[in-house]
Amino acid sequence: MVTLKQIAEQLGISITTVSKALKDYPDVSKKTRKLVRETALMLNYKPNSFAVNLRTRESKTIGLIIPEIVHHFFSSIIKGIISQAEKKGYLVITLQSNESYELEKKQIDLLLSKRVDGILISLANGTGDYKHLTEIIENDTPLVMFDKIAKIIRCSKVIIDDRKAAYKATEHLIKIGCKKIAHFRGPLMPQNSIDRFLGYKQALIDYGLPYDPTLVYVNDCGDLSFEEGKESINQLLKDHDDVDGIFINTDLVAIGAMKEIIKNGIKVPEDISIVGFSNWFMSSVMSPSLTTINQPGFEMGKKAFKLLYKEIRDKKKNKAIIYKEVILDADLIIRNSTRKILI
Amino acid sequence: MVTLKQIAEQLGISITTVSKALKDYPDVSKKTRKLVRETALMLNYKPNSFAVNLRTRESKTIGLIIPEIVHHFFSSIIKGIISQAEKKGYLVITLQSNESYELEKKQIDLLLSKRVDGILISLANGTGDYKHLTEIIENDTPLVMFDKIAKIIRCSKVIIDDRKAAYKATEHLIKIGCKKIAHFRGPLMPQNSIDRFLGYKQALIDYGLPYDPTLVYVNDCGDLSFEEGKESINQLLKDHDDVDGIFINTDLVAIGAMKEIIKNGIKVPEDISIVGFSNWFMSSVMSPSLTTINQPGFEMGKKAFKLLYKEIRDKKKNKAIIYKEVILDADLIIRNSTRKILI
DNA sequence: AAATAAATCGAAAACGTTTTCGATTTACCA
DNA sequence: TGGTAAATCGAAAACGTTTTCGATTTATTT
Repeated sequence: MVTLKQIAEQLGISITTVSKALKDYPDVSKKTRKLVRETALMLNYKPNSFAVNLRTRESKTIGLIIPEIVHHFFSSIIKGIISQAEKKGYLVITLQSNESYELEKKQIDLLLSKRVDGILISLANGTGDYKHLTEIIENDTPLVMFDKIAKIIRCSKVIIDDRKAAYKATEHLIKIGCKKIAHFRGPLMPQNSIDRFLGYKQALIDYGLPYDPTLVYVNDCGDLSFEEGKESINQLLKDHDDVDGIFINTDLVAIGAMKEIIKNGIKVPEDISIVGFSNWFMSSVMSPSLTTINQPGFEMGKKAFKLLYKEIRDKKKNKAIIYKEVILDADLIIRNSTRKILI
Repeated sequence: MVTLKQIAEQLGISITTVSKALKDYPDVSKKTRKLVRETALMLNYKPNSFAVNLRTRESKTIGLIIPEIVHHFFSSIIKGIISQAEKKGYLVITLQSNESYELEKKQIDLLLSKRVDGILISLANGTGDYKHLTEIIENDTPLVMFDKIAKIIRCSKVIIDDRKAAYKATEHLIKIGCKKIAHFRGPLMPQNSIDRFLGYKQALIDYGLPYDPTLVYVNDCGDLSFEEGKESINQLLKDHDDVDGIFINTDLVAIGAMKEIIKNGIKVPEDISIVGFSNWFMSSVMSPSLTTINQPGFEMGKKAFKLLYKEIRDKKKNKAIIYKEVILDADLIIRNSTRKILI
């Protein structure tokens, strides 16, 4: 591997001059600059990034922790982050917390000890205490949280307006004439499913429909989502046989539910209208195709990196960092699982 | 940030001893070892990995280049790689080539200049020449290719036996009584779709069915796969209205095709049986659910990292590196898009 | 008590870069 | 021609670690 020293020796000049020449310092003559550049190219010189890192105290690398990689929404986010990072010359180290708080903690330690320039994180469902997050901040490492966040932590955040989106979904059901709308919600813990539930409730209230807690069913939304949807639907039909609309926390549960409804001889959307959440690709391909909420994963990833990038730059310039909270809108995509006609 | 020097000063001993104590060198007394460890813990010492990298000439980081992140198969591979790498103390820098040869080239340069300890790559469809790959090898950086590989390059490889899998798929169609079996293949370029085609052809020949080139249709299998499936099916039905089985290169095309067939009033699997490829999650959820080939992405990722890891270790020990080619089996998953009864 | 062996420690170089600051050379002007 | 300003260069320190090898101390043996 060729070094500055070798170039210097070959040309009979100092290492300093070679280094400066390659970075276009004005205090080295155009002639030597050209000469150095040419021999560097000839010898196929590549700066040793280990040395550069040590000297400049930065690695042009950021860490990314995500609960689960194999998931359309999250992999879209990863793609958004990587695409944007690449533009700015940053590389991304991805880790998967597997929805485990313990792993998340270890991984943060790992990233800090690797001295990444910043960290992007979406919290595991099980994450209750935030010591590991404050450690990042105390470490003076820029941090941006996205999607699954901890509101208490002082850092920039990118989230989707789950509440508003859920409101839109429920509102849609109301506007097409549903009178008794159930909700399949996610686990009690992460803010997202709480917000979606709140949006659902708010829409009912705003439109003068009664809120009935027995119409709300809780699912884990884990690997067994599809089966959960079926179970919940059977329970719901037993409890309330006059339900005519369901807003479901996530597409996969919704699809399981829809299949089961149809299997029971009930018609979608004629008898029961269904709205999902997430816009999984398959939702557009089902029959009937699923009305759902589209989460802009790619944009979220891009935005999250942009915020982090700004913080990294500001930190370098010793500027005060201003924490921002970006809220992205999620659109309702109307398909065939909800009635088209206003009754 | 606390350094070895600070610990040394605090204890009135040399940096050397501190360094050795932390790595349990036998030539420092148990007493000082304990002392050093304790104060290191107290001061929350974290070794500066930039310095370690420079000194040891390794970063405990590998690079991963993949054509497309948002894809069930590939994200499973990523997950497999990351999970295995983490076990061995390696971090993974992921890049997406976007199926572009130019990007792929740039990204390899980037990874080499970052001095990753090894590179894992699945080739872009457009990649025709392999200079950038030989550059990796000349650079003496361990390299393992997976799924979309270049056979000519001398390095370890992990692939799926596409040909065998395609053979199984076609064989299945034959065994349930299909007499005229069409094939929707992928682009002409990557080896995978060629192999799948060859498997299809071989099965026909082995079972005494005529191979008819006009029964083979080519698709891009890109973003528009779903629509492509519809188009190809309409063409096929026009050309050969007596077709009774189709083996399709990828699930998404298969689903598009299946929907269109059903729309045309033809029954699946009674009139036409369909086998896909990839086992996308949605394939199990469709109705009828899709018979398909399951590609073991997670295992492929794990295996690819294991091979790379071994090469990295062997290189460190100056052992000769033996290139391995691992071929993983892909299983046929029989569902409802193919007839159950042997005719 | 002297001689030897074993245990324990530290000085110093090296990894390859960046950057400060002083030194030297060249150009310019009166 | 002398003097000043501008242009050009390089020595050296620093980043924080690892490791070699020699030095010193302690323990062991006769």
